[in-house]
Amino acid sequence: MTLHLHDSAAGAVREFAPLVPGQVGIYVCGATPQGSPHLGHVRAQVAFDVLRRWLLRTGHQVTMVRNVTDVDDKILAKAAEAGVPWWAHAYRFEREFAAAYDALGVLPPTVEPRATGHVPEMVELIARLLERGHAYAAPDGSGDVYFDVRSWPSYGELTHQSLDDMEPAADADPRGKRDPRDFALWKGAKPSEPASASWDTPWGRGRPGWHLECSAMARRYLGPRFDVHGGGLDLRFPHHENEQAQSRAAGDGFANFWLHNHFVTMAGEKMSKSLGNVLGVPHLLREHRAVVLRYYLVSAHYRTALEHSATSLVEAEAAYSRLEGFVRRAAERLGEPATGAAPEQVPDAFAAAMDDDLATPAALAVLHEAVRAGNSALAAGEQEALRSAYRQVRAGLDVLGLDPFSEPWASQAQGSDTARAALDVLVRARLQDRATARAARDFATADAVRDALKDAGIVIEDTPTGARWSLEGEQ
RNA sequence: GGUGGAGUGGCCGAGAGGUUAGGCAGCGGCCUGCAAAGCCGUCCACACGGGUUCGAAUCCCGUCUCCACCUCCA
Repeated sequence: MTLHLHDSAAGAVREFAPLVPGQVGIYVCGATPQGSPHLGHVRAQVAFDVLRRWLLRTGHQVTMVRNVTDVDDKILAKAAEAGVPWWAHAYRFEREFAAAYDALGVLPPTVEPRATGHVPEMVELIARLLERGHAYAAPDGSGDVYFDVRSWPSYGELTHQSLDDMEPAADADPRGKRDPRDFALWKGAKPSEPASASWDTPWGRGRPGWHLECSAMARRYLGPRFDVHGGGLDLRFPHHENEQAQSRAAGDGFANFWLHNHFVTMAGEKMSKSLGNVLGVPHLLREHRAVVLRYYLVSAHYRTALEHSATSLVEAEAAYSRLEGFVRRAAERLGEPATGAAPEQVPDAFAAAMDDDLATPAALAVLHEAVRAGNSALAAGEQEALRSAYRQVRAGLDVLGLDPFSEPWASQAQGSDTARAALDVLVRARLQDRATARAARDFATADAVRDALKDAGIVIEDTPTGARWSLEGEQ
């Protein structure tokens, strides 16, 4: 089987084939840094990171473009509220988003372009649209330039809507639109807005409309036609619909596949600021390991809503610890180092699941089954079966970005090597005392050692090959 | 009004005509000096009402409920 992906435009799962064999261009909508990232934001990036990792593992070269929309209405509004320059506000949160993505093990994009750095590309795109008769400068002198939806018969094709059935946009300020559904390509500067938030164009000073930057930047880095455009389900309309309309109307083929991830929900409802049910990533990372957050996000299919409750992450911790614990115990038994590149050969069933529109829940089920077999092999002392399970599990986890021996998790788990080594000497001495006591059937002393270590956050497990220790919450 | 999606065991979450999804929690057992970890077993559900079928969570009809987008949104 080859990779099949659900294409929102087609409304169906299609066989995926790169436009250029072996090379895949992906554009993912990144942050509009107006505030802190929440779990939903990172869900999207983790989902497309898994796609990227699977493509890499199956021999593709991937160009991953993730934009930062660093100027928009909300950024200007929030910055004004906070009394800081809009660019300082945007950059502050851009860094928070980057930190959240890094923490969750999302591979850095190939390039991360900012809207503000691509005004010339936008101007060029607007010029093409004007030339082709799909855009017009507002006649009211506002400096706005609009996309003319009536001039583009396929408008609505991405979301399968017809213009006439859409609710007329309750736009507070139509500012000279021909049709209420026309959207701004360029927004003329307003006196109330900072001068630093506008750029010169042939149509006057102003700033980008919301959708324009993605079309301009996708073309700049991926060309007029590219493989995959991804983003959250809520971006389908109007954002993605408008991107596609303006790019195609300008003569670009644009995205071959549209992928949309579903939301993280709480009590069935989308996590969103307006509902006040957001879980901030920085906050969550104080309570849970990042790798557990990632496991949790990968445990549901990217196209279904992921319900979050108070126990979700506790359960994810238990589930991930089972996988991680096996990998560590197996490595110890096999004499494998706790670092280094993961094996590449994933189980066939795992590959089949991934090829089936990135069916991560099924893929994880394969790994859990391999862990069970591996644990049995561990107990039975079957080296070859153990080695096989170990390799399968690590290879699979690596595709999901969850291999405990790969970065960023490997170095996090180990802490400082020198401190760890020192601790190891001390703990081993205590374990030796315990072993002596146990041999003498002095269980009171033996248990006292274990309890003392436990109080210090060091967990002792007896195995057929002797006691092993680990730090709490790390397996 | 338009478009799309969902209701699965205590919880999360797959599946999409017959075969164990998987995980978490619970319970019983094995292992262990006791633990921990692990293994085995158990619980074994598909919103509701009809229908098709030898057989339906999966197909059809109807009903109810919920969610998302159409305004900013991952």
